Amino acid sequence: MDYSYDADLEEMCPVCGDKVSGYHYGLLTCESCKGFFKRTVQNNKRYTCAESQDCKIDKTQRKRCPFCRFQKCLNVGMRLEAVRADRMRGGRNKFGPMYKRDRALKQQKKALIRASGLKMEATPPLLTSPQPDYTFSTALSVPAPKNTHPNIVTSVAPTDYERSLYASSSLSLSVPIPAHTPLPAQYPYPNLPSRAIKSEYPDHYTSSEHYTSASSPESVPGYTYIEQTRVSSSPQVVAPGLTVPPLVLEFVRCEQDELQVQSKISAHLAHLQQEQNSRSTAANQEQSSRLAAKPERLSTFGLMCHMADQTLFSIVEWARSCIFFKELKVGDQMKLLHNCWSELLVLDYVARQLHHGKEDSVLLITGQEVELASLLAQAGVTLSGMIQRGQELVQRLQELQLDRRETACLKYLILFNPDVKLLENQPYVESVYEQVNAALLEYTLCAYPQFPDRFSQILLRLPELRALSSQAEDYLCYKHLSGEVPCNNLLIEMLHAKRTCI
DNA sequence: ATAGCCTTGAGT
DNA sequence: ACTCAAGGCTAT
Repeated sequence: MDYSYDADLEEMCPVCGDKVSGYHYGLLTCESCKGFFKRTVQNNKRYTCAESQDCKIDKTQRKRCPFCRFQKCLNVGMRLEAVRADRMRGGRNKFGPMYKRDRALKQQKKALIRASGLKMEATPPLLTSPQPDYTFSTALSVPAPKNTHPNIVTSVAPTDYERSLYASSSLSLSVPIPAHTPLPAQYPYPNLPSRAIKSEYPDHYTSSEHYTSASSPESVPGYTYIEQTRVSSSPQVVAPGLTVPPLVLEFVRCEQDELQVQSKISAHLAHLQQEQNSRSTAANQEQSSRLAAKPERLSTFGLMCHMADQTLFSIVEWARSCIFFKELKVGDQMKLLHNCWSELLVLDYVARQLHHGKEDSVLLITGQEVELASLLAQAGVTLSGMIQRGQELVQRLQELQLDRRETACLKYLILFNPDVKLLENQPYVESVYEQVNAALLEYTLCAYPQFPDRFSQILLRLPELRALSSQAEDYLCYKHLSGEVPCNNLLIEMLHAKRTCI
């Protein structure tokens, strides 16, 4: 458990994770993605994805699928308008002031983090509440950042920062992009005009026909988002021979970038650990000898709680930004999340193990790999039972070869549980559930026609997942009552909310 | 085609 | 004069 504190997100390209070389086409990216974006737009390149348009892009694999790489460039907010039609060199463009503001805010934030870090070190060991407002209601009431590269390093609330970042010059980065489905049959970006009147593409380039709301001149990237019927699940061609319902594509598009979540949580835990270290060195002899009795166990369990807590934050962030959920009133959003938070946590864990694909070790959200044997050895009877139960679930899903799209659908099926009572907009939730259900059914039939009962096989795993999450809640409750769970914890708040509600 | 390094030039 | 994000060049 050794986190390097300077795992600086600011230094990471939001597309591939490589080292950033400066601002390029709207945001900080690496040199190679800058070049790739330029080549693609200048030469009007068209790519196709050999897989299913959801390839992971990182430094080592970025060359593999230009289609998905370009898609990601657009998703993180690279601007087509910043590529010059006339190829004019040098000089400045209209993004200059935005870059300047971005830099200023980053500095400000760094200072804030440093300040809070110092304050924590100065805080007497037993008096602590350095964390900002961690209540669930706050987490929900703050607007969700979407399609921005999260450069959040610690628990500092990201949202106002993110929002102010591009506030005046490019609303499109902070305003949720309308639900759309990329149109593979057409091209996700317009043809380049060959005239050379202006250095950049004119702002009105995007036809307002496609974009009715919020189309201040600078709010729209050169990319045309075609409004489609949001809730239709009619098939759409994505790759030769495979059709994917647009709803499913939308779900996949809304998935968070695993690498970014990983860095964010690693940084947060590093910060906590640093704080812990400074406390234990400050502690007096008597205390340190008391701690020495069982130091490893305490800190490991505590860390795991914080890890789960942070994961829960990212799950809430995901939910708030995803289609259907963000249309709900906050009250209903809270009811749904209170109901399913632990299931989503378990699914998140299970999905990570599926991706990890190793039977004798477990992959944490921080990217660390832990031997299953040592995990089981450290855990008590109850916990090891749950870990094994989790592994069995992983194995059954592994046998099914559950894919990323199906996983994404499951998240929605769990979130929009039609059994949740006392919702303001119950019919809506029920209808969403039905739509997701239909989309998943359609997808499994199209993608895996050789397994007609795949859909039901997948759904059959949900009761087990629910049972496991319920056991985990009980366990957490027990641990909490015996005072072993760190306080100021979203996990506990969720636990309370659920138990007092029902 | 990729990506590291080079040249350019408006804004400061 | 300096900065730094554009485009250009080129070995791999």
